[in-house]
Amino acid sequence: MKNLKLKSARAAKDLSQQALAAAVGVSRQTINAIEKGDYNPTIRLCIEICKALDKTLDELFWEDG
Amino acid sequence: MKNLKLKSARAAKDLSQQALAAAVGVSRQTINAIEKGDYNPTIRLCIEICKALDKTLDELFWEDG
DNA sequence: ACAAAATGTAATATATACTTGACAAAATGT
DNA sequence: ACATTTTGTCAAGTATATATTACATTTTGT
Repeated sequence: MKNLKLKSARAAKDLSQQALAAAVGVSRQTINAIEKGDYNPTIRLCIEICKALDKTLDELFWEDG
Repeated sequence: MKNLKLKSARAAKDLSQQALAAAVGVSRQTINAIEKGDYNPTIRLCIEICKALDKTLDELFWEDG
């Protein structure tokens, strides 16, 4: 399923997928696929994304329900 | 680095690595390697582990510092 | 309307998460 | 002391996260 919390946190920082990708050291397609819900990132990448967006794991990656 | 928070949360539930592995549907060696810090699990596996141990991502997988 | 940037989405390739099977060492129970 | 469970670890295989390149569509700015 889509990760809209991530998409929205990224928008709140006014970062493009490209810019976030560069900030955390992965490709733009990887960020795109994570937002789209296409795959299942590693925890270390999730932590890097959280740091770049000033969020925690629970805020961006915990499932609701 | 070792994940002692995971090891301790597992101990608090009195589960062996084997039992936790079965509860979350991975091999025992995978749990062992995660506790040992040998690799970088996927977020979905982390979430399953958290659910099995009644913890959140921030409690078990967020880095201190 | 146009240009530029941002996003969606393929195909092929590589690194690594995870499996299975196996064995030894350490811990636990009786 | 012994048996059983738990943990550590290795080697070889499979599945998938991520990279790279490329192109089409959508969005944004002027």
